[in-house]
Amino acid sequence: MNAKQHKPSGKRAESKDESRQRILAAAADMLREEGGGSFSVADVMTRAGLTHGAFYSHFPDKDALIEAAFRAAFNYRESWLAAAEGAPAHERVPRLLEGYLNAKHRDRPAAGCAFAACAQEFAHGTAAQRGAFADEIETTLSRLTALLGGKGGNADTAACESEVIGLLSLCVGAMSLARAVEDPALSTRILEAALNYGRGQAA
Amino acid sequence: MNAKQHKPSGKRAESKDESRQRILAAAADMLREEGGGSFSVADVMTRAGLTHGAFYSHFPDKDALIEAAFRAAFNYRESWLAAAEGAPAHERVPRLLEGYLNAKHRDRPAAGCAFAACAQEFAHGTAAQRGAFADEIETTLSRLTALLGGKGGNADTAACESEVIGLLSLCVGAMSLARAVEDPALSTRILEAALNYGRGQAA
DNA sequence: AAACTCGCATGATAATCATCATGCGAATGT
DNA sequence: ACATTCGCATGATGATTATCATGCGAGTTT
Repeated sequence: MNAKQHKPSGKRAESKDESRQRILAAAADMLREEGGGSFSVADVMTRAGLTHGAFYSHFPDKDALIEAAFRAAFNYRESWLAAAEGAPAHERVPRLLEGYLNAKHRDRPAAGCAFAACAQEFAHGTAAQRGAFADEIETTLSRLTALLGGKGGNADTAACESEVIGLLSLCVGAMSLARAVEDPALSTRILEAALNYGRGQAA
Repeated sequence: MNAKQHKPSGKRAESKDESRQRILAAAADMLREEGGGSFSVADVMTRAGLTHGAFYSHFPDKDALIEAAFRAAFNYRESWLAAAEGAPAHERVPRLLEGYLNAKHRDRPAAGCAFAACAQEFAHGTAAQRGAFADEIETTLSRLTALLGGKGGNADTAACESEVIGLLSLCVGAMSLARAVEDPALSTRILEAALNYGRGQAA
């Protein structure tokens, strides 16, 4: 307890926090666009309007940035769910499928689902990253469950879990395949067929 | 047409071909285990029992290796399909789901499905890599179609396409999520729920 | 306004790699 | 046997990049 710790306050703290947000936003975009292995710390900093040296006063290392950026990359989920909330119960699954399995989502990964962009990379990630992934999955499943079957019937629980997890898996898988394929026609076929498949799986 | 091109033959060619196969096998394993961005050319060569310098007499560059290794990584598909072929028609979908969505497959990616291991990385890959991905998808879809609905009814075609693509998407998505998640219990829940979901989607 | 903080830029450092250049030695052809 | 070819090893080279060290200048405190 030698020196008093001056907490940053006023314009300086505000500015640092804004910088951090810009770094996170840039990283969240790049993570989904290119994958965490492909961008450099310097790239992210440049995109955030700073230089590379400032990075380590915001994050301990690149792995931590990737984790934080992943957690910050769920703006898509919010709008996805919101669009379905407005619909009557039986319309919600189709709404979710359509909101996910479309060409716009496929073509703008930086604004899209972080699961579909990061799952395979996070499989080899740090424990913290994998923990973040699990956290976000849990959150997403809870939200979907509340949206689709949330009344809480006991016997329903298992069926609802299957539906919710199946729906998410289907979406993530189809999007991953659609993005990996060179042929645009095949890519579209994948999205449309998965959409159909998901519709057939009515609760 | 100045110098006559001596085609390699005899023990030497045989040996080079064996080397190439070892390189491919090593790369196919590492590609699925770690992802193409994570291993180095030297790593692959060492695993193949050679040194890094020999690499460029086998492949023009690392991207070409990744493409070739991906194409060589479909041994899993063969046994997966074979296990379902032996079953009566109505048992085949469950057989496929069980053969894919299980813990053994999750835990040994090097022996598993290349789509689930590579899709997201190939989304940012070279055109040749993405072409290879599309080729393998087409092949897989054909095989699945033949296995599940192959009689060729006209009206069936669309329904069968949905089923086949939906099945593959569901499998790939669930496996990707199950591998990315740190919590083993959640991982198992994902596999089992997706299995259930897929079973519910009877043709 | 002098003293002090702290965010950020500039400039190393060191490691990792993909890729290339060179040379040996075994297998091949004459 | 001799000359040749070719697979492979050894040893650069240059680029990229994560991370650290230092210093300045704007904001903050007294």
